[in-house]
Amino acid sequence: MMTPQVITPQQMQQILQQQVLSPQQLQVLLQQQQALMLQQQQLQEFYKKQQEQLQLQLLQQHAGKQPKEQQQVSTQQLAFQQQLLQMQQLQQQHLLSLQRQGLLTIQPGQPALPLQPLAQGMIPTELQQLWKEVTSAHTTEETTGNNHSSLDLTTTCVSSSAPSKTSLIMNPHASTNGQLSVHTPKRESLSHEEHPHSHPLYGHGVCKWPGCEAVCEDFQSFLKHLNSEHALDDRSTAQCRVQMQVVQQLELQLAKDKERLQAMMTHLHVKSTEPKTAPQPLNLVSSVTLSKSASEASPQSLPHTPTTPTAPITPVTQGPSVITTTSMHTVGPIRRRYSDKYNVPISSADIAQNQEFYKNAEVRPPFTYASLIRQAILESPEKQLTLNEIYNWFTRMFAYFRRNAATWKNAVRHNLSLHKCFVRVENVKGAVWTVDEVEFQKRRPQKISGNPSLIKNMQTSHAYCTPLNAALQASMAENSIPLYTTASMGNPTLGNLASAIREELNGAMEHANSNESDSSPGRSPMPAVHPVHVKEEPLDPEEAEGPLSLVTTANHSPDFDHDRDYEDEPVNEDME
DNA sequence: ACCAGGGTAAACATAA
DNA sequence: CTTATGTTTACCCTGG
Repeated sequence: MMTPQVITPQQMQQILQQQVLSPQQLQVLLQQQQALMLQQQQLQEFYKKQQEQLQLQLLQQHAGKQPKEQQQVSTQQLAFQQQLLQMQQLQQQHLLSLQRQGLLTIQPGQPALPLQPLAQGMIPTELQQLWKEVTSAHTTEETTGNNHSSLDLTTTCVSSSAPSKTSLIMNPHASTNGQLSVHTPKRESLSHEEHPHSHPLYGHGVCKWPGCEAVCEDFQSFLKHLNSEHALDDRSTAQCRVQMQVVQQLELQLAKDKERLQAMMTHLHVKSTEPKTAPQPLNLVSSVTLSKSASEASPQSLPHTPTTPTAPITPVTQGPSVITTTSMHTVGPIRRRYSDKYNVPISSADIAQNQEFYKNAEVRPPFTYASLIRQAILESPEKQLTLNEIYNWFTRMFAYFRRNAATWKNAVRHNLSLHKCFVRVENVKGAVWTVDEVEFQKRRPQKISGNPSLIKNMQTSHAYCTPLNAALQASMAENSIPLYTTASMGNPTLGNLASAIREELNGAMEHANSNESDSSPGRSPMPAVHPVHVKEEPLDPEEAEGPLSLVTTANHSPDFDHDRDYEDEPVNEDME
């Protein structure tokens, strides 16, 4: 990968000549490079090495040695040069911003030379204060908005709500234009020098001045060293500025990561967090995606919940890239199987939370349409719903179903028609759908039957549910046993929870040892109406009592009783 | 490889 | 005619 080739001193000089730098400044520049390199991911090992060698050569040059390397300019070298220039630009940018803030005065005619002006423009006291501020500036956390000069002291002082370790150094009046005002020594006394033990430039017996690392026995010697080696001079001030840039970079990075986190949380937890900054599309490198569900989920423009402006706007149809997080594996395509390997302990506390979760987060509920439809119907007072009411229930209970109406509604209808367990009943007011519980239990007997251990396993592991993977769960305090059903129950105990789960899992029980079948408290057999279409195989009298317990009550949370209609059609709230 | 269950899409019918 | 509601078929995917 890396070639031993290096930039020859001449080349180096070439590069740097643009800036007419003194060797001293050169050194500083190199340090700047170093600092910035740490920030920028693109600059990795390769550049580092290059830089080291550069430095070496530089030293050699100063020592009067003649370079022996050939003068070949490799592509890498070019790249490096570019990088160098880039960094210089960066630096100048920052200087400009500083200048704008009045922190620096740079003479107009003078090319924005990074090094000299600072000393010229600032008086020593200011510099020291500046330095102190910079070195303790890590407390400035809220630097989101502006990319540039997020570090400038003015903003720091004025806008930062975060308590700064050092008191404000600049007085408010001195901020926007003009020079820093000189402050009283008193203020200064608040600085770290008064607290030797916490001096940020001293630690582990070493001077932590950037690029120094001189060993100092004790604090006294450190102070001495500090005063002698890092006195106020061009070099120090330049280094100071480098450090400022470092901090700035870090803050930028922090801001970005914060943004990312915000977007993630917003995406996953719609309402709990506030999407303040309008983020760029997350670019989480991810392995898996919501793929199918995601892509199909948003056909044209992207109907995200209004509350989630953060969501990536890119046409989801394109692809996976965006909505993904590394942790979303288990959410997976909609067609996933639920019988997976989740292993979540059941906690009744989860349930309500889960309901809330699905109400607010656009996470696909890990249930089949059939289960959901049934649930909707059973939750209703009459155990019957019109198609539209079913729709409403879906949108009410699951944020996920507030978009792509065409798709999932079709699926609902499809399921209603397809499954024998759903019975259409002609009512006075039209048709309603009911659930033939027996039929429902009959389906998906699969192979669980006869294997109690398996059943039990499912009970506990409750594979069926958890849509979020462990990581996600960990990160958000919601463990999910999405038993939204229980929310409607008066008092979800683990007992009936288990039965609920069992049922949700599938009615396999009946085939196995149906002894478990919990008596359903109050499920009325069937509305006193006659089914119109009985999809062959009407009732199986054999077992009229299944584990039907789940839904006992009719009314869910009061706040939802009104049939709120979520407009299904994607309102282009966010499009690009 | 096969099969079953589930999701999605779409064609079609019918009633409002 | 349009829309909502149903029905049906086809295809795909996943997991057993």
